[in-house]
Amino acid sequence: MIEEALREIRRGSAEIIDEERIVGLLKAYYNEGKIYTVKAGFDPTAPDLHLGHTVLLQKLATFQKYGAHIQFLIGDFTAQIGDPTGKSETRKKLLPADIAQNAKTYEAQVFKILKPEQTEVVFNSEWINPLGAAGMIELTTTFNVARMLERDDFEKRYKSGTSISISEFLYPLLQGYDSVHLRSDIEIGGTDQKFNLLMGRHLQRTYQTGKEQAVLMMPILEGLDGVQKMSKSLGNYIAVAEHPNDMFGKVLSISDELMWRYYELLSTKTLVEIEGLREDVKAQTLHPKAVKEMLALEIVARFHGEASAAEAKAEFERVHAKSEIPSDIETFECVGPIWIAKALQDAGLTPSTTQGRRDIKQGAVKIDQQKIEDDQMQLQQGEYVVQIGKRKFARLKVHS
RNA sequence: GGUGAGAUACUCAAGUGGCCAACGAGGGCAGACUGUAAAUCUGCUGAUUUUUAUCUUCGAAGGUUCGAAUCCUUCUCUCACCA
Repeated sequence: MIEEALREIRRGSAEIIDEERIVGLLKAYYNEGKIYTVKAGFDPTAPDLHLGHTVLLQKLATFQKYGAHIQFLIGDFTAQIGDPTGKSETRKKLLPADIAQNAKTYEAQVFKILKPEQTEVVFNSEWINPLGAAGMIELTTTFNVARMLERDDFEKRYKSGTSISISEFLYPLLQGYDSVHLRSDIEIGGTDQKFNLLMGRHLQRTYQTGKEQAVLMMPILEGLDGVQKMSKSLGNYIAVAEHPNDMFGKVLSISDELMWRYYELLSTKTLVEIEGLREDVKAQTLHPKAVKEMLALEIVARFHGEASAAEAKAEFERVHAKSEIPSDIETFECVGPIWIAKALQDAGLTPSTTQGRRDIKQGAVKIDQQKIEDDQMQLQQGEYVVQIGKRKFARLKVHS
């Protein structure tokens, strides 16, 4: 049992520090029923979560399966400082109102993955505020600037003369202090959090809490392109709040190779089950597309429920396998007769008429399923379904 | 503060008076092939119904010239070395 737990806990992780401690905690749980705590902190800086963020949540869910009590920490205090991790410049401060709003969004999403009865949501302003100036200063005495500057990002900025705010030094210290206060047994985070996570160990030792948390780091999830990390700014993400149909389509559009990565990091299937799938695909008794569909179904169902997932799948098949028209597409009205390229632009399918004409020349534009070739075509009054490529649709109502 | 180098389209990066809306690569879009996959191949990738044309764009503003991304002046910013 402990073996199995350990394998699932290790699954997908980038690095584990003090694994013996985790083994010890599991033993205590299985032999004496002793509960242990796993902490994970989230910065309520981004208002919308994407699948990359859920990698950690998924790992927490695994821990819950093996008895852990989760300390889901919302860094409402630390968000005011801004995590310097990976940043080449000082982050701008967030307004308290935004932080509160984002924190709410977080809470709403997490219980789609975590069991509420084994989860405690905590806000670090709760104990950091009472710390006061004296407590804060005491905290700063536990570490020194030289070691702080060992951090790659700080070092780079220091050398290049970019500004480092003193408040940024406090960030790792405060994150570490969270572990002291919460008396966490384990903390998990992204690989980019290593410095901050180790700070928790350091401070727990310094404050003589009798604990020294084990640390588990998860890799950063690749985005849809399979190369760069999933992020909103790169546009290669799947947001958890996304429409089921889009979500389903996006999962299906990833490469076969990336699919296994997503299985490893996002699926609740066990390693044994996944290995089974992999072998079936290898033996060609199972089509990779079917496996991808299962993954898409699982992910959509997690955030939108089974029914929506099934619907998304049906819709997907209708539109793509049979190349029919999606059930709900946007309608645009205009006055005709209207030049086709202009209509495409007005409907928002192309950014310019020039682009529209290019698309027509390449045979990408269809009206009512009929490919059109004449880029001078005028649309008379009536109702049409226009389409560019496989994904862009619009319904056009042309009035006289 | 001193000296030197640089700023080109979404990104990287050629171009050093006309052949430049600007080589090439990446990205993106589309077509073929498919499983809306990947890989591969092909086309497109500033705008405008004057489309072998016109207009806007090569850090900013001026200037030289029949003609400038390319030459000159000033300014702004970035980088490297020195102090």
